[in-house]
Amino acid sequence: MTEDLEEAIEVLQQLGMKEYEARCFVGLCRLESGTAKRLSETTEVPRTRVYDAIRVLEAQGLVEIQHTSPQRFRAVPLDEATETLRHQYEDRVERLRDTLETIDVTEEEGTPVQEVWSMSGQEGIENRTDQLLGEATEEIVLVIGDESLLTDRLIATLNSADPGVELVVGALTESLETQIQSAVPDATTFVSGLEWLHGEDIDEETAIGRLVLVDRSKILVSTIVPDSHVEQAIFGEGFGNGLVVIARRLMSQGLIPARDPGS
Amino acid sequence: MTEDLEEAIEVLQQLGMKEYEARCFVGLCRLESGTAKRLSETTEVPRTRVYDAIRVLEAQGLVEIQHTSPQRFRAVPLDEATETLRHQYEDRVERLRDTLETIDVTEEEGTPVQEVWSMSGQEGIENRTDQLLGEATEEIVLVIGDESLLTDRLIATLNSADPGVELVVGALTESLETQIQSAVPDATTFVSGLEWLHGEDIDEETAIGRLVLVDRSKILVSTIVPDSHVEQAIFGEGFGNGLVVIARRLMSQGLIPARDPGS
DNA sequence: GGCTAGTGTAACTCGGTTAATCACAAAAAC
DNA sequence: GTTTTTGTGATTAACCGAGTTACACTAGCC
Repeated sequence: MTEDLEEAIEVLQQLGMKEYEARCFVGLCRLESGTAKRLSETTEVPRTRVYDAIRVLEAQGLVEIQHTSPQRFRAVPLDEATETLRHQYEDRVERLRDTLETIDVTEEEGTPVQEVWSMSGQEGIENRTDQLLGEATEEIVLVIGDESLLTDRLIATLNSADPGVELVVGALTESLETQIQSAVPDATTFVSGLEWLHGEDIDEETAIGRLVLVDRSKILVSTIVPDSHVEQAIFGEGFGNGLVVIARRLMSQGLIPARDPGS
Repeated sequence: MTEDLEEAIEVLQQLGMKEYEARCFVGLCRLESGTAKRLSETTEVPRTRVYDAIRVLEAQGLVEIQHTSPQRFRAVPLDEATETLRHQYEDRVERLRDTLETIDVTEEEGTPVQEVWSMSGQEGIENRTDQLLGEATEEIVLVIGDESLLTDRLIATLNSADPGVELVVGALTESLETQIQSAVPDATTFVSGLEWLHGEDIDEETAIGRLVLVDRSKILVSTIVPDSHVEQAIFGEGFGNGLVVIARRLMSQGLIPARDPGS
């Protein structure tokens, strides 16, 4: 109950509100309409500061004020509120894109050949995976180590791949393989021989997340830290890249059963 | 040039980044790849703090790290970045919606009959206008006082109104009326007799924004503060509402040429 | 090896913002 | 006319982020 309220307050703060503003807004959402006194009682916000908070919310179109005495406040309907917030952020992201688009690349500096990059965060890694798969022209080898990574988005991307691209998808478990087989009928599926990447052998705290190999020249490997559930990835590009070389070697040993390039 | 950069930095901060994070990200966007030293030079961020900022960005999937010595950083492609940010906010708004949906209304307390609410902010007022227009069952009277308010969204809403609803749209100028006439063919348009609401007569600092009257029982009037360009609105509901009564009186005096209810 | 410049971490200071409290005038309620 | 409630403004305290410094460590270079 109350924890739901706290949850909402927290999210609102992530969206940029101050604590008092968030508390007041949530308070109003369950009050239909109220005075500063009442709000103060239900939200733990000092009465004298309710007014400031409300004014800010009003300026954003999230709260309405009735200028009587005492003043009454009420929250805009939830649909309107979410719509307003959404717009606000759409606009900002759009503005960002526009300005950054015009200045991109002011560049120089030679880059080393052996590039291995790392990134974390499920969101970003999924984006990158998506992009990689879209770039494939010949072959996609994909191993999925955690059920949670088989998202609708991933499935959609796989199914929209160029039919000329060889699709090989592995899973760590049979049940996952079955799921994949039915979700992506064009794919050749298998149960990975990569169990050694999982659990005690290497690092008891780390589980394989995904392994993406595109056209044998770009690779992304991610792991998932079990308790924090944080996904971390490393990413390499280029035929001569060390990481990529290792991946090819794995294939040649049959751990990743990829097709012959000539086929 | 540099002001574009500042713009981008500002927007990123509005999206929740700290100053250093924003500066570093923008710096990387025009650098293809760089070390802490170089970043520090181009972004004015103290070198020793670049690392912290980058780590945060990396955790969000906006930056990649090459763990060499010295480390190299690079920004994710712009498309990926905006996609990530967008998702982040979609998720938050969605979570907010979900939690608030479950707790809405914990209510009591009688509300006075004469309700007049006020709100500000173009965004929120536009949402409210939209909703009001959607609720119409008989008649919509709309007066638009500023060209900037004739948005695509408003036009779309007007055109999607139930054909049984009488649509009367006024404008403060003839040129605006012409625009409306062509954008919303079903509407009866006119040039408003409300010039007295504009300029010196009432308040030299205030210009009429929009006037929305739905089914003769709900009204919204907004004004635009000329220099700050802030829109403020008052909003009343109920047939007996004082504000609504005034609006009806205006109509009866021919200032708002509405049709006879029986027609 | 030993030296120097450069790299990465961690601690600390300072300043501004925000949460929280208080004082007070104006307005309602009784 | 007295007392409570209401709204504004100022003040204090706690916190967080910007900016700085100290230092251990690495990598190249005599």
